[in-house]
Amino acid sequence: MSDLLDRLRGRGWRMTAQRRVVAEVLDGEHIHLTADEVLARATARLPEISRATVYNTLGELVSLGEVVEVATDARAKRYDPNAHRPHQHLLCSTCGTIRDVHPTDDPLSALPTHERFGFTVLAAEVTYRGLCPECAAGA
Amino acid sequence: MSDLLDRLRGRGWRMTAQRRVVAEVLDGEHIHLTADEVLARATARLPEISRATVYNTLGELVSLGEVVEVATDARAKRYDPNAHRPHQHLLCSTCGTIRDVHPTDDPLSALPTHERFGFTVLAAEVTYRGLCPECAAGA
DNA sequence: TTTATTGCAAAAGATTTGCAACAGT
DNA sequence: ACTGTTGCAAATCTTTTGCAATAAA
Repeated sequence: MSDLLDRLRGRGWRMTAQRRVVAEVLDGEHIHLTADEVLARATARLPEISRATVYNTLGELVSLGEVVEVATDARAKRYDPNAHRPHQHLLCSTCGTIRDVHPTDDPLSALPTHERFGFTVLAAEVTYRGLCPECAAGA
Repeated sequence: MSDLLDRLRGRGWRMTAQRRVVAEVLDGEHIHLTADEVLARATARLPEISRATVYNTLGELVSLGEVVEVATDARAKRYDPNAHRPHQHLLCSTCGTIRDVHPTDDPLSALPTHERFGFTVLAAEVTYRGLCPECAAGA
């Protein structure tokens, strides 16, 4: 069930235990982990993995376009393994939970040419902010 | 010409030289500065201002809803003084320039109820990514 | 064997904090 | 005067880097 690993092997990515574990951690749960959370989960499987390697590997997956960096208001970036399927994010302002969503309209089409200031616009990224059911209930 | 300062005074915000200078710096240019850039500009006007005070003040303006924090991929957050007028951002992937834009459709309406996962969705924030004319030209 | 990857530890960058001195109201 | 704000310096958190040891191909 590891699409990501297969794709990486197919691209001739040099495989090591550390890289495999990082890829597995990301691919396993479709949530958006911070580097620190990836390290924690990776360490559970491979105790000798180092923080620097986690950062190296995440950076590489981002360069390869297999993982997307998500900047939120919190200090740490989150890593989204769902780079192959276009989607947007729904973010809870209170607890920071992120869910993937798929809006009906293409946001790119909502930005008229005369508003593009000569930019070559490549992508649009939407973050919906609000309260998840638990936080809204005052959990 | 300082809307922001007037609004703050109107809200009974305790005014100090430091706070005034930070508000003036933000209000003056409608670009999106980092805390460090705000400090530099503030220092030019008031040499004895400290970094901590700039952070304190920015944090307060954010709490008051007068300034919006913008998280980009870069490490440092940027501060957007244009909180009163709804708008979205156009970001250059290469040099980090940000411009305010006003798309034609309300992005909120593009997220159907069945995709909201029970969230109370309060706002939608769109970042258009691309290359500004200079970076596209290979400047 | 060859070359890229790893781990360590230190460095760097951004932001926060504790606390005594200080300045608005 | 009272209370909130400031400056300083140290602390914290996240991420990056240099380099020798190591492991994949």
